[in-house]
Amino acid sequence: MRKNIITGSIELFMKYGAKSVTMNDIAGHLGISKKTIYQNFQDKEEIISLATDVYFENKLKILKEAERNSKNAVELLYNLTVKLKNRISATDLVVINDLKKYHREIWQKFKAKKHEVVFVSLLKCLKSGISEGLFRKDINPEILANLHIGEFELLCNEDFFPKDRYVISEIQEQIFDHFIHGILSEKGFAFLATYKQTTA
Amino acid sequence: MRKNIITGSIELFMKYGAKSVTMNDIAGHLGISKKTIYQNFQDKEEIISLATDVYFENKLKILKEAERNSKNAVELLYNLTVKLKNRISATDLVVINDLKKYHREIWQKFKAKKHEVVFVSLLKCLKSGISEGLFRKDINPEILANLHIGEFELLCNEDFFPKDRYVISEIQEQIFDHFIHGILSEKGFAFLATYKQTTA
DNA sequence: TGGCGCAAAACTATGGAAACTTTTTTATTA
DNA sequence: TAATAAAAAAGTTTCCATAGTTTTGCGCCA
Repeated sequence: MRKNIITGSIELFMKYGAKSVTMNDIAGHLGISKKTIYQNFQDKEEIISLATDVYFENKLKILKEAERNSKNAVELLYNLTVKLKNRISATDLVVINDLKKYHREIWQKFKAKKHEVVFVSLLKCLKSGISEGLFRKDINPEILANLHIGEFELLCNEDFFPKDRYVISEIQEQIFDHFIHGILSEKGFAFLATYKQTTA
Repeated sequence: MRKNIITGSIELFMKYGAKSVTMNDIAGHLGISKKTIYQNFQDKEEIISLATDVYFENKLKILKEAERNSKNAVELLYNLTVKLKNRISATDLVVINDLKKYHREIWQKFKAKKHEVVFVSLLKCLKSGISEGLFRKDINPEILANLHIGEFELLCNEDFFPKDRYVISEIQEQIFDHFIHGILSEKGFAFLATYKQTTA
C-alpha cells in the first residue's frame, strides 16, 4: 500500500510538481481516502521525500544499466547521453525546481546523493577512457566530471536557458555533443564515427 | 523553519547585499509568505543580525579547520593565508560593507550587461568560426555561448570546485581546453596545432 | 448481528497570497 | 536646502486553500 501511494504520488508529482499536488489529489488519483494515506505516512513531506528517493533509485538503475551495457568509455558516455536524454524532460525540470524552492532539505539530500553517484561514475568512465586511449591524456578527469555535472545544473537554470526560448532536448544534445567532442582523442574520434555508423 | 529562512536570506544577501534585499525577495526566494517570516522573526533587522552571525560562524569554522589540519605554525600560517585569500571575494565585500540600495541595481545592470556583452561577443566568435570552417557546423552557437558563460559561474561555485581542493588556474585551463576542443572541426584542429606551434 | 476496514465528508488549524496600513526612501520643485 | 509628493518597502491583516484530524456511513465477513 505504501509503495502504491508513493508510485501514484510520483505520477502526479511528475505532471504537476509536488507543491501543486494536494493530498486530496493523491487520494482521488488512487481511489483511497486521505485517512488511509495518513495511516501509512506521517505527512506530505515524508511522501515527497520517499518519492524523491524512488525517483533517484530509478535514475541510478538507468545509470547502472548503461554501465553494464557498455564495452568501453565512449560507448558508456554515449549510452549515458542517449539514455539520459530520453529521461530528463521538461517535467523533470518542474519537479527539480519545485524541490529546490519548497523542499530545500529534500533537494539538498537528493542533490548530494546524485552528485556523489554521478561523479564516481563519470570519473571512472573518464579514467578508463584515458586508459583505452579514446580520451585525451591531458584532460583532468575530476575537473571534467564536476564540470559535466555542473552543466546539468545550468540546464535547469532559467538565467541561462529560459524555457520559452530553448528546447530542453536541444540543450541536452548540444551539451553532450560538446562534452564528448571536448575529451575525445584522435583515436576516439575515429571510434565514435565508426560506432555511430554501426548503431544508427 | 527559522534556520531555513536564515539560510535563504544569506544566499540573497551574498548576492545583493543585505539592505538591497526586500522582505518580498526573501519570501519569494523561499516560496513562503511575509506573514510566515514575521511569525518567526521580529523584523528585518533581526534577520540581518542572525544571518551575519551564521555567516561569520561559518568563516570561523573554516579557520578552525585550517588550524586542525596544520602540523606546525608555518603550515598553519600558510593554510590560513590560502583559505582566507580564497574565501574573500567581491560578494563578501558587498555583504561586509553593506552598500546602499542602488548597488543592487548597478550590480544587476552590470551582471546583465556583462552577460549580454560576453554573450554577444561569444556568439559572434562562434558564428564566424563556423563560417570559416574552423568550428563544427552542427554546433548551436547560442546554446554554447550560454553554456560557456555558465561554466565560469560553475568555476566560482564551491559546490563543484572547492577552492581548497582545486586550483582556479587549473580549472580555467581545463574548461577552456575542453570548450575549444568541443567545438573545433577537423580543419580547426589542424589550424590550432599550427597556431600553437607558431606562438609556442 | 457485531466487528472491522475503508471512503467520504466534515472539521480544525495553519500558511500563502493578496490587500492593506504605516514607515522610509527617493525624486521633484521652489 | 527644505518641503512635498510619490514610490518603495516594512510590517500587518484578511480571506481562502490545503494539510492533517475526526466523524459518519457503508460494505463485507464470520
